[in-house]
Amino acid sequence: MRIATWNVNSLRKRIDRVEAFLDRHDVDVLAVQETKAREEQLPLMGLTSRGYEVAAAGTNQWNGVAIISRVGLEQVQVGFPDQPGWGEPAAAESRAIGAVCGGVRVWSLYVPNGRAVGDPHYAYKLDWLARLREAAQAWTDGPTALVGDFNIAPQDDDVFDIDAFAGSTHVTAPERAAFEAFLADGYADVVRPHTPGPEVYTYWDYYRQRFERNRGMRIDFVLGSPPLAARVGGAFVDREERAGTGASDHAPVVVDLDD
DNA sequence: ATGGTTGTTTAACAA
Repeated sequence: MRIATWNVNSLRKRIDRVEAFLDRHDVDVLAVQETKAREEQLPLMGLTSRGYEVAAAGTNQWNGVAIISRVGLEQVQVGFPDQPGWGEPAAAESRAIGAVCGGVRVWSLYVPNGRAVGDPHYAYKLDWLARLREAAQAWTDGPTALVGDFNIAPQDDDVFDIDAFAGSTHVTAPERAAFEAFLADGYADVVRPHTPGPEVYTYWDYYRQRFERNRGMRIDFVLGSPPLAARVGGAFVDREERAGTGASDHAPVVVDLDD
């Protein structure tokens, strides 16, 4: 089974690329982030004609997550208990959706950006991550994949110039500690072993030809519970998807699971 | 160099 995660930066704007990506790599489950669409706005025809089901969450122009699966889409859950806003109307704008696809519990996550250290959104980001961790601790016994845009660069080599990020979000100690907490609980970054070395990024800002100069960040991850990690046979970043006009600012990350 | 680009609810915006 092949699963993937991709911050598409608008599913409506990117639907042709999404369909081409699914075809090109024969993807079974695709978790997408920043769909920027209400559920009724989703372009589904090309997906359903390919045999995919779609479950989506999120209603505003910035967030929004979805799971696109052709191996089943069961036990769909929007958000997780104790998430800020859980049970409130705001939960409809959740940045998390989970489902069981082909026997694997997949969570498509869009971790809050944080905006700036000291901003209320930064505190919200850390709180959100703590709530996710709490919930995710209950999912380690089965095959679980926490995938998506974490908006955290865990290591200095995960940004193009660590000195340029002094005082910025994505690289602060509390954010990195929040990321490491998932690893401490038994989740593994299943992509890094297959994509070694520095300058392996998943995101390049649209500004200033950052992609062409490979000035990027590694902030999109697939974290696997022990039973899932044991099945990973390979992984790659589809860097070419970021090239050319009409690309998202993120590249897809693809992981292969043994049956 | 506080710039630059892209998205959508086109903004005293968010990423």
